[in-house]
Amino acid sequence: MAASKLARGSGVALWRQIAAELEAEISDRHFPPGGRLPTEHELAERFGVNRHTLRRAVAALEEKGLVRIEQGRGTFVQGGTIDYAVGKRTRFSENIRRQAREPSGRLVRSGRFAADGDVARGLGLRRGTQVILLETVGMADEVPISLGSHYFPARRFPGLIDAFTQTGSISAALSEAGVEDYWRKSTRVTARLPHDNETELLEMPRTRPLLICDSVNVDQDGDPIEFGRGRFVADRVQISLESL
Amino acid sequence: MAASKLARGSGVALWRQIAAELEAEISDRHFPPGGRLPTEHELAERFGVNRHTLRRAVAALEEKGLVRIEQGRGTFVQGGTIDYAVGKRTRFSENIRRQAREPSGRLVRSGRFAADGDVARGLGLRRGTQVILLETVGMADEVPISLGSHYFPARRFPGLIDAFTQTGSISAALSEAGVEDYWRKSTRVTARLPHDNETELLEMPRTRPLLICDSVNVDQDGDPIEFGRGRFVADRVQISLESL
DNA sequence: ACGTATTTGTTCGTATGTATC
DNA sequence: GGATACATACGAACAAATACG
Repeated sequence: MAASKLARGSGVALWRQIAAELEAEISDRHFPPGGRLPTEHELAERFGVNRHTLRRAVAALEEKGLVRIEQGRGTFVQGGTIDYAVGKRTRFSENIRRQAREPSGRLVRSGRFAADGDVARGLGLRRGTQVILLETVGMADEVPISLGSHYFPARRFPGLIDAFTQTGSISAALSEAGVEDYWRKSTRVTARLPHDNETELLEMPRTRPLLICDSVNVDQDGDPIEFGRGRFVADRVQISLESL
Repeated sequence: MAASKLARGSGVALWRQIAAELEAEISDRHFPPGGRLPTEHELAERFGVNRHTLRRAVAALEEKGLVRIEQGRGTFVQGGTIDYAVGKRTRFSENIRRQAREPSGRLVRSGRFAADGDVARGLGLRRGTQVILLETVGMADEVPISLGSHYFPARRFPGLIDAFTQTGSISAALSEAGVEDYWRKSTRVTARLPHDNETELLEMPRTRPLLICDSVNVDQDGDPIEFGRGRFVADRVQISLESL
């Protein structure tokens, strides 16, 4: 790896360049999660800068929550990203627990709306048809992972919001409405930068990308019962499509 | 075009009326997908409002995903994005042609390297084992879509680079090496911002995210023959996992 | 490598209308 | 009516990213 990607006097402070490079290497898993970074001395030598300069870069990474600094021990790459398995049957809690993390969630919005573009298309409804929205933030070990918007045909699930607030679970609420089982019909993945309200709810920097995962769930008869749009903090989760 | 469709003091905020008008014109293809909207200054003048008011309208369109705003460049109509279908058998050219676009590609790098982290893990090799790398830029209608790094075990495919430069196709090159068919065993999707060389090769802004798609392909016996890392420009493509 | 023009992004301040208590 | 909060709209200036010669 070239040690001298640094552009001195380029208008970008050296520590910013170093921080960006280190961040990229962490994101690349060149420095794996949980692992220790080289010592400050080693890194300073590699980049050809003073240790003060390097410390400024690492401090920036710590502020972003990418690394954890322990005096006398070293600098460690923060929390392994979650491997979120998307399959025919995808449940948030199971997924998080499989990663040996503690799942939790909270409802941030709910209500009845008129379906438009993607929602109407996903559920196979005409634009303007009423749908129920449940919007939740999913967390692992109290760290926000995802913001999920779940849309259901209002005609078929009139009491869904109450059922959800009582059970705290979407699958349980659907079960009360007579849907024993359901599975994923299609999945579409994109990426974009977060909006302001998303950065707040997900406690993330404005500069880091989101992974958007749209899905349609159908019941036993193949009728669409849910259109879901999950927004995952790309730095904290990766989506895995193992053996669908 | 009527400049004064705006009804001031009608109970509907000006910015909402402007957003609706612009949305109609986008849907009309008056502003075609991929094209640039007039500047904020021009639009503000056309509607006879302050730039703030216009910006509020355009922000609403961005939130809906109809346009994409790039500082210093302009506002671009979103859409015409490629739906890249990932399945058991995923071939770039077929995928692009299915979208009624003309696929092309070029080799940007190739060589022999020692496998490290993800590559070694994906191919089930020990770290340090030699692998062949083929790195290509994939384009649709001459617009760069993806940057793909394809790693193969060097021991099994010693002449792969020559075969590829002759045929220009990975599947054809593998076929020459005796691999009749192969399919995808696993897929992992993440997102991050691009590195500098990626922005150059993909002709994209530094501020827009990449969709990273890691995959492992296996042959008839289930042996890994390729580890691939595709980097897709998130604004130009979405990944679809229909009916795996 | 550098300056200039263009375009979007941000932050002041000010004023007005509307809904609520 | 009065007080308050909030969304809307306008104006000016500057910051930041980009494009171009």
